[in-house]
Amino acid sequence: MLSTTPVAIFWFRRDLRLPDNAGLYHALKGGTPVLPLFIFDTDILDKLPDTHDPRVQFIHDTITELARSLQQAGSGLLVKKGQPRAVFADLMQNLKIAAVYTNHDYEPYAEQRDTEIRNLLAAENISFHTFKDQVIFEKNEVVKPDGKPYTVFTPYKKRWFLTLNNFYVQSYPTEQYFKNLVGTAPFPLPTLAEIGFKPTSIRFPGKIAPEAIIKTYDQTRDYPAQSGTSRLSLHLRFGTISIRETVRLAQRLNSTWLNELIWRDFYHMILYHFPQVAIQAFKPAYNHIPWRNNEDEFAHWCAGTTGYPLVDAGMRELNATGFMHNRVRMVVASFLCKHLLIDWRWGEAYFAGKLLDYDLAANNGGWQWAAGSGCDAAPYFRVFNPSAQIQKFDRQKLYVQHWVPEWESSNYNKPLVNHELARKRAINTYKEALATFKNNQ
DNA sequence: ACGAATTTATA
DNA sequence: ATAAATTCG
Repeated sequence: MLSTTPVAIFWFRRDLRLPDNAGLYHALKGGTPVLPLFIFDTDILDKLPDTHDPRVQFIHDTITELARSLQQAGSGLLVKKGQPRAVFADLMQNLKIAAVYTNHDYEPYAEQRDTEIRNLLAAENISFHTFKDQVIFEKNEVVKPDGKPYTVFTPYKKRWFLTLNNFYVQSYPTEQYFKNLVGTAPFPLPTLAEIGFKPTSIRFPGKIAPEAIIKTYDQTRDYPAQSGTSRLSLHLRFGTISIRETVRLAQRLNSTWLNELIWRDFYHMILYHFPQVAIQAFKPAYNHIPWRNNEDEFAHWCAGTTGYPLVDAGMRELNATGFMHNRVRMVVASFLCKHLLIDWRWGEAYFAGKLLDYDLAANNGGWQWAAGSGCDAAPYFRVFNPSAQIQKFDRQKLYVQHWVPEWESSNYNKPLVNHELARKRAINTYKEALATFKNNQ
């Protein structure tokens, strides 16, 4: 039956929800019955080294839930595995596709993938409709008066607020149009094993942030031993919550937290306009830092055995849970780049492999900030002192004690490097590299 | 074109 | 007190 009725496909990617989904809303209003689709993209999955990757399990759990919700609406979720090009080529053979709808994804791989799909569809005169959904403002919606993108956060934020009105944070009421979904019996779902992955014991944070936590976010966010952050990053990453709903919550409850969401918009905008940041320093001079890149020291950093309790606590939290408190992310990142003089891209890649909430735009922005190489980065001579950070943000050592219980005992590692020497080495190395770069210009 | 301003710090 | 380069209006 599906093969003869024209359908419009809605393609889920990092927007794994039915409510307040911009692309889905437009698909449902498009006049053709909508067939929801999810693809386990082997171009992405084949690069994941660990078959226990909890993020694949999260996606699998989530699409199982999506399929159930769609079934309740009399429809279903078509789930495929393969390269998107091949999947669409196959669907075009077997279905009468009138149009394909999806939401924007700004990562370089995604941009390229979507261009290919657009061309593939265009060859058969199938339209490809794409929408902003992941962010409040995208691309050129918030730019300087001369039309160029901002590269500094504060003026960007000012313009962001000037541009904002209620329209941009309103929900898309998809549920009013579920009758426009394709009527179908449920489709079979592949198991996690059939996708090639195994379950993990990691627990995922819920998608409801208690109002009390958001309300006091500005006072508690810096203390890693407290539950002072929203823990919504995973859900923003996969679109299991809507950014518009999140921003409305922030407007109501806490402006500091709203700032963080604007940082998210900012880094997505930066990645869109400057895709080279994914592989290079935003500031060219910083491509010439002579990194030491000592592999043994890197291994200690990864394992959380540097002898610096806060650094080790953070890395152990990451390894055990797929999460790290943001304050500690800054500390471990600064330590890797400055104290150990290891290329920020090594750290970025390690985070990419471990963080449940891994997002290219935000992770890259954070690492380049710590390394000093990014737009609006911390100055290179600002070297976090891991001990002073404990005094400021974990004075009672609750966080450190939890993750590094042996930190006071004689079993604990000697510091991998001396703080004062490493600090001076970092500042001198940066200073010289930047001076050399300047002289060669 | 010049002056003001600049995420999370350290000594 | 300090570091300091760059952006933006």
